[in-house]
Amino acid sequence: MKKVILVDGNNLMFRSYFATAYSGNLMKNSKGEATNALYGFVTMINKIIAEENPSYMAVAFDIGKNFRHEKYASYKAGRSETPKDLLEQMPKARKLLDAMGIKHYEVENYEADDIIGTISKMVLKDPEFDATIVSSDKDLLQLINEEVDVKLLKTKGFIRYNPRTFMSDYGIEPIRMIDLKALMGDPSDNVPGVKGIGEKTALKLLQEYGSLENIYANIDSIKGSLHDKLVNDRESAFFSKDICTIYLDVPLKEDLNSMTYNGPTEKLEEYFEELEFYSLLKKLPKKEKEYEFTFKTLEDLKEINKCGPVSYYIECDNENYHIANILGMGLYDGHNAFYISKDRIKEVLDYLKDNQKYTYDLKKNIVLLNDFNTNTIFDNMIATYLLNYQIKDDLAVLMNKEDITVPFYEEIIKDEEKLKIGVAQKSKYVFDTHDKLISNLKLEDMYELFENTEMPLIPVLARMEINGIKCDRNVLSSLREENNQKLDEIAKKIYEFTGEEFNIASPKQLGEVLFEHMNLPYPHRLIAGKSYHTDSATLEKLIDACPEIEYILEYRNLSKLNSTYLEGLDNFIKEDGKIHTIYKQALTRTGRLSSIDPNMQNIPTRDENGKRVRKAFTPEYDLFLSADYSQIELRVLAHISNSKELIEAFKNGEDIHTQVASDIFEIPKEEVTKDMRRCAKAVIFGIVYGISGFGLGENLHLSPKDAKKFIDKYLATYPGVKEYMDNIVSEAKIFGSVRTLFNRKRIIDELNNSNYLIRQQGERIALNTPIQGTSADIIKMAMIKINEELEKNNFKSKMLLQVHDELIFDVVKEEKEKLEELVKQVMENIVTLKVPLKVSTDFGTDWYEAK
DNA sequence: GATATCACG
DNA sequence: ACGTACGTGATATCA
Repeated sequence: MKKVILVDGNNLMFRSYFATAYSGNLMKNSKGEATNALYGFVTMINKIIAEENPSYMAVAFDIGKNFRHEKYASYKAGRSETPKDLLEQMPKARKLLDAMGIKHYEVENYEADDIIGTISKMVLKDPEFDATIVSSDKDLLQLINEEVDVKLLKTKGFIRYNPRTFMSDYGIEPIRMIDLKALMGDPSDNVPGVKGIGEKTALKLLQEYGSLENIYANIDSIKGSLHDKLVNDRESAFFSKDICTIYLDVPLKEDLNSMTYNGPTEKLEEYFEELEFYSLLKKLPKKEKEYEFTFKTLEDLKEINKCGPVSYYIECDNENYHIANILGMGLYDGHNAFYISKDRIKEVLDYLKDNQKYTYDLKKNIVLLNDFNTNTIFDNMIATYLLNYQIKDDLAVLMNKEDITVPFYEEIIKDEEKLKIGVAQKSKYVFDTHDKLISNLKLEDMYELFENTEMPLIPVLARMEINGIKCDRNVLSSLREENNQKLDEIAKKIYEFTGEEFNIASPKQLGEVLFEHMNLPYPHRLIAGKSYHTDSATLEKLIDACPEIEYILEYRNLSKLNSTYLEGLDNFIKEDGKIHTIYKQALTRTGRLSSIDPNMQNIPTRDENGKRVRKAFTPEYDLFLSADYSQIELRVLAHISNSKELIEAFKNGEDIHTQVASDIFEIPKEEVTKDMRRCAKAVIFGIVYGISGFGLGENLHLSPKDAKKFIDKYLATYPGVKEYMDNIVSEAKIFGSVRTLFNRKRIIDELNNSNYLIRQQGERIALNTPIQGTSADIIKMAMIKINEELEKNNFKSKMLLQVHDELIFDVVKEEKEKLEELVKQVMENIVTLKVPLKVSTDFGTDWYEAK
């Protein structure tokens, strides 16, 4: 038996367009052409091929208007215009299919449905063939018969309908799908149907009378308002039936045997490259690619031109450079590109020690070489980051986007020839882009930030990473033991009260147990096709109805602690008994650092039990010093909003939250209760994030209305803040970007998104980024200065960690007071704002104690 | 690989 | 009527 897969091309394109169009920015290639629908289209087609393994396949498309439009002026009227971004992708879908070796058809005056219908009629006549139709459009279900089934795509997965499964779901024959739509109508196609009849009633009628014609033949046996509705819209019903009937005799020249599918053609690779579908490209069966680039493997040092700056690029064999081995280096001297084998790198760098150098990811290179004196003055990664490029770890991604063919990391690590070309070519790229990037930084007023903050920060971070922090395995494992015992007990209690054993860590299973088996009231709106939320905020709402829910919360809490921290951290302890994190300096959109492998910026502290993890971290010398900015973001807000009232509040108030509570509740500070303070604190935080009444309400367990009152009161009390919020948003809309106090720029594409929710998110980003980003700038500057002072004054004590507004030091006890004073002094005075910066410090013999 | 959850500032 | 607080990273589950 031969099987042909029939795909509704328009349907697939629409689906994949809208699946991603709402989620954020449209996927585009570097020419600015939208490619999101095409990407999804290919993914879906690939999935169909993988699942069905077809030898025959055809994709049908609509083309312009069709006979239905001629016949009925109102057909598909009122349907909103197909987005231009999508329309432009339609012809490319045809081209893609050609390259993929898949036949596709479009026939003037007919819709894709009609073409599919016509082919399925051929299938029915041909005893050799079967067909499967793929679409998410229920209209096609009318084509189901013994030879033809439909794979109906859903948001998640699909349902396969044949005559029997259709009958058991709908209780009518597939061909009655037409009658069904004739009765219930379809607003999206402007099919009127019978007013007041929906799916339920329509199905009941068809189950009883079989067909539309038969319903009207027996119209007198139908009573009441239903009778009247049917009579009133009789004409509309038959009209609808006609319009919904798929035409089965489209003049199509091809026969079934011409719809063969034999896999992709050679052109596909080229076309994927044009569309910049690199991830799809990787999945294609490999054809060896020619990389042409002229370089030389260095023999004699004298071959290198020493007269000017040089650039280098080092490749290593692991993404975590702390445990990686160097594979080789590329060098470009302004004239020639060289490959330098790993054994000669030191020699070459030594030979070039007086030359200024450029590279990509300097911090990585410092760590790999364990050399702080490379005289590297330019980091391409940092420059492109500041200029809002979309960067990846692998420089090859950016280069290929700029039409420079260079092997990707995955190819480089397993092929020495590619390694040589790759590093040589990358080193030249770094050199070639230097002037342009520097001049762009200057044009964008970010050269200062680059030169005086980001570049000098690199070796400071490298020191912290290389130094690492001691972590005691025994502390971790004894806590783990303790937790494991508790987890066993709690699991038993959970199985007891739910009455069944299941995987508590599976949100899907947990949701079913709670909301289906136990019938607890689900506190959210049920969204079809989506699973239940079982996050802690949701579960807490159930505690009144079922106090044992506490066990689940505790189970979650402990298993998180075990997997992420007690076990997770242990895996990162190196032979020296220390953990060496990696700070990503070119990742966040606000200018903050992030920390990975492991993340040292999210070690538990809010939860008392979780906080005990910190006992495992101990100083190499005598003590830890923790120094943290108190309310730095609010102070920054006070400064950049220039809000008189907020500035005043900071100057007066010992405790800003109490101060604000007293202002918004209009009572003396002495009368502020804990609850009021908590409330004020939540309002203040919310403001910084671009709050809504709803959001604050959720947070404070208040009604959105009451929460809104607090916000309004706050903004009335602090009009300067309100003014800032309005100003920064309109400024962002004009420029498409916002800046921090130190000129760090963030481009906010979200403000131009066609989706309202995303534009709103853009406004919140505009509001928050200058605040979060300025705070990040400040602590970066402080770190550089502190490091300078530590070196200048020969401190033995070291800076170990940064956690956004907090620095952790390993302290020699003799230096205790001097260090505390230095750190506090530098942090508080690194910049002068309209409000004072305040730093609080604490010492401890482990990280738990120091805070 | 995507999604849900939860840890931090 | 809609959906609803910024910025991160790690883990387990499941398709």
